[in-house]
Order: sequence, then C-alpha cells, then structure tokens
Amino acid sequence: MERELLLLGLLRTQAMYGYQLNEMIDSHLGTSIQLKKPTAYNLLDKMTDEGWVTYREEQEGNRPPRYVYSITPHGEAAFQRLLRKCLADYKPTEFRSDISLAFLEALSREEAAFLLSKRRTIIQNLLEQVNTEATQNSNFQVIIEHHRRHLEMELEWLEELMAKLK
Amino acid sequence: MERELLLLGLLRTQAMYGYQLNEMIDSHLGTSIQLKKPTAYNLLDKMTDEGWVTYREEQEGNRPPRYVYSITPHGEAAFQRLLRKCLADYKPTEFRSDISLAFLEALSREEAAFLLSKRRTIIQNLLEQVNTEATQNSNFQVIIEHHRRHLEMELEWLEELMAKLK
DNA sequence: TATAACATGTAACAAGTTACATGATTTC
DNA sequence: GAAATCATGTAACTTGTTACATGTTATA
Repeated sequence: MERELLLLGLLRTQAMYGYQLNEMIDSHLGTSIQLKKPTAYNLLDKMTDEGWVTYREEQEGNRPPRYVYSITPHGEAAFQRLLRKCLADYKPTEFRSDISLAFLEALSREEAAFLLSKRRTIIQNLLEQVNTEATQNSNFQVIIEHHRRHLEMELEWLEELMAKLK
Repeated sequence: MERELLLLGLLRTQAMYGYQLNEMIDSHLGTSIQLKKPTAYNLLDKMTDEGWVTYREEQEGNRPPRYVYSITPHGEAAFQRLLRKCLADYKPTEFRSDISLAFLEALSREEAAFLLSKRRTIIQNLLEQVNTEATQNSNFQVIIEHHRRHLEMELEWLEELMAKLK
C-alpha cells in the first residue's frame, strides 16, 4: 500500500520507467525504504491493470525498450485516497532484533558486551549511511530525518544497556 | 530465526505446549512481538524435525491432547548459536509508515494536521498498551522498555513535525 | 444454552525477495 | 575484451498471516 503510494507520488511529478523509479528510491532512500526491481516492475504491472498508470514504449537504437509510466486521473484519485489512509495510520514497529536481548543472562558479561559492541557497530554504520543519504530531494528529507533520529535513539539506548551490563 | 530463539529460550526454563507458548508471548509481549498460533505450531513442528525439541503427549479426560515440548541438548546448542548470532546482528527498521509523509504537501495544512492527529492517537494508544504490558517476566522487561522508549520518541518527533506544519 | 476459552492443525493467500535469464551499451 | 551499467522480466522460495475445521470444557 505504501509502496504503491510511493510510486504514484513519484510519477505525479514526472513520467518514469521502472528501472529509473527503482534507482531513485534505492539511491536516495535505500537505507530507510527498500523496493527491489522485481517488486517495482510487479507493482507497475498491477497498477496498470487497475488503470492507475499507463505506459508508452520508448526505444533508443537497439537498447532494451523502456516502458515509461504516467499516472492517470484514476491513479491520481488512488493517490489521494492512499495518502489520506496512510497518513492517518501507523503500523507498529516489530521489535524482533530485541528478542535476543531477553536472553542476555545466558552469557557471560564479557561475551555479551563483545557481541553487543558488534551490534553497535552496525547501528553506527547505518547512521553514517543515513547521514550521507541526506539528499537534494526535499520530499524524502522527512523520512531520512526520522530515520536518523531513530538510529540515534537506538545507539543511545544500546549504550545505556551496555553500561548496565557492567 | 529470532522466533526460534524465542521459543527455545522459553522452553529452556520449562517444558510447554504450543498454546501456552503463544499465550505467554501474546499476553506479555503482544505489542512488541507477534507470533500467531499457526506460526508457533509450525515452528515447533520444524524444530522437532531438526531435533531441537521433543514432545510428550499429555491428555486430561476427553480434552484435546497437549503436546508438551522440551528442549534437547541439540536444541540447547542451537539456542547458544542463535543467541550469539542474533545479539551481534541488527536488522534495520523499515520506515514504511513514513512514505506518506513525503507527500504531505499535496494536502492543505488543515487536512494534514487532522490526519496526523489521528496517527498521533494511534501512537498514544500503543504507548499506553506497552505501559500496561510492563510485566512480571523480567526477561521481557528489556524489550518492553525499548519499545516504550521508541514510542516516546515517535510521539515527540510527530509532534515536532505537526508544529512545523503550522 | 450460548459463548468464551482451551487445544491443535490445514490450506490458501499475501508480500516481497533471491536467483536466474536475456541482451545491448558504456567504460576500463 | 572484460566488467559494469542499462533495462526488463520470470519463477521459485520465504515467511508469515487469515480463514477454516474440529472438538472439549468452563462460564455466564
């Protein structure tokens, strides 16, 4: 649902082909939001079936053809509907990574500290990645800002936990 | 992977049957971690096949039988392995709910504010739920604490965003 | 006596990923 | 001339959920 919204929202500003949409999302938003190529193509197919988008074929020489999608009035209506629905909604985050923390006591303090320091490194790297992702696309800025904030909190919290271990 | 760890970790302290495991997770951790009954039964089947757990049938009168699972030495080894792996790892959170925020400008400030206030209510309710979930099970306390912290940040951040809208 | 809780399970579906396949063009 | 990038797509697989099916016992 949110992914359809994302594609529609991008197509609203200009017509684009699948590869291009995927690149745009991957490079500007890749740390915060995933959307793999097959998923993108698949969603575009579905949205075509529903009449939300249309495409025209574009070919340059012998290159593989591009299917350039544009949003239809029907699609604009869907965008408006989805936008309102998604904005008013909030899907709770799943805290799966936390499960292992419930069993910390099964390990020695030293080993626990060592393993958690690896986890910390991953979060630190993610934070750096997000910081470099800060981009020209002002629409995406909110998402990136939120993600940064989240990761900073994660780091802070993990460090508190590690301090308690000692 | 984390779910197997969760089940193994619980079975480590005492033998339990599927329904019981699901109830324990649902009632003490339901806001932070989901694990539906069919998923639980399915995981227990798989872990039986792998020799991580064994079960004995227990029957009271004409009631449906219970299959009470215990962890095996093989399962304890798997627990130790999974625990180390999961602790040192960190799966980045997906920020799907944020996608709609990228298109806020498509709406009037009034409508945006109204929709975001609905979102805020959902987060507030989740926070209350998490706060009531604070439980006797001290193992789960870390997870709940983390979730609370996360939701407080979410609320704060959303309110800042709403303030900026004005 | 109806409904909720106890107890397990199957089958269909949903959403998305990975791996594979194809083929042209640009870059090193 | 090899590798990366451009461009699309299919098929299999993964992970988990929902809906359905079954039957007992406690509770209102």
